[in-house]
Amino acid sequence: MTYYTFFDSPLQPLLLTSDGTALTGLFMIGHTHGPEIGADWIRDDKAAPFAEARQQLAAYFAGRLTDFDLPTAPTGTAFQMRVWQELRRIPHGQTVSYGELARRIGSPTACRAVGLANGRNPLSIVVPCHRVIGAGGKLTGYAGGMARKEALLALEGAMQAHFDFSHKNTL
Amino acid sequence: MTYYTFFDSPLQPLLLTSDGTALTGLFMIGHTHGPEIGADWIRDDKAAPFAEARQQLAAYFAGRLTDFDLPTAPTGTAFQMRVWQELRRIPHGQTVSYGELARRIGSPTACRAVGLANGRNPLSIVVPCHRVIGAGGKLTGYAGGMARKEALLALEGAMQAHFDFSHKNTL
DNA sequence: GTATCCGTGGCCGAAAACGGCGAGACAGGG
DNA sequence: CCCTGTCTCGCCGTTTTCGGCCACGGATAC
Repeated sequence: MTYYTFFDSPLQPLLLTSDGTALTGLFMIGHTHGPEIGADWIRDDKAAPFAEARQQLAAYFAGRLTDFDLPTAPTGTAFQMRVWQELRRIPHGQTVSYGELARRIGSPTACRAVGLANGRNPLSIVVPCHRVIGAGGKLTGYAGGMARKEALLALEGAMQAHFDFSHKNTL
Repeated sequence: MTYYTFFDSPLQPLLLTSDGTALTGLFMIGHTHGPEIGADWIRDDKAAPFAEARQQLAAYFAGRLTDFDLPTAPTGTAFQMRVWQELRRIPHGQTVSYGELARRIGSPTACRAVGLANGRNPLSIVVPCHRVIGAGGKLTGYAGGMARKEALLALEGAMQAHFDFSHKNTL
């Protein structure tokens, strides 16, 4: 059974889904490849682990939390799981290129496939796919929209570094 | 988790699989589309419902049992489930044509698809796919081999009828 | 620098191939 | 004539194959 609720964030409402125990999805308004709310889904603002998720999300947006600690249960292909698992090892405030991530999971030439898997990440923010950017420093894309990716990186203080870097290069 | 065991039958050993509660598979040696014994499978001769299955199979081969009564849990597509369910309604000792079965499930022109679904039946003997024969009376095929299909029908006394019919025609 | 052009790997949807059929048409053999 | 055996063709769910799609990155050309 799938339960869902909404969380009001600075990036507009977020859709959270759960299997009753662990978080299975976190999507934004207009999320590419986002799910349709199924007829058999149940709206339940109090299902586990929504309370915990709310608390941590609030702390995250307030800049007081850098690492999520939630029961999660994303589903995907073996390759996608490898990518998503590696994503969680990127620290708050840091960025990595698609190619580098591909290398880290042992498929050095699969940078493009990594981008694809990144786009299918069902747990936005919690699994920080927004911390992956092009090798040239461009943000390149985000399922929740480029503006939100930029906002998240700014919140984490990663954009600052990027801007500094750009300036240094253009000077 | 998948548990499995073997049962020594007159048709050579049978492979039985279970999910710990219900019977999920019953395959023969050389079964087309039969499963490989997975590395994560557990050999457990005493898992449920193997004891019950053994008893009923023994009685069946001894001619003392005509209807199986076991917890079963086959998995397949919606269409396959419809076919397999209908198969169980064919009485011991009787035969039906593929086309007739197609008609019974409400897809009168899907006789060929029925044959396909028949071949994928994971519960040989218990779900009596061997009772389906060609409209012309030919046995046409069996995942466990034609010889075994013939043997099963003979055991049930269905072959006798077929032979009688043939003789009448040739006399 | 910046613009273009490929090689790349996994995923997905479309299309084609594949059977455990059956009815009809036809050719032979009693 | 009656019956059989063969052949052809339409049938339909499933499986497999194939071609395109991309949140890339390096090489090349200005």
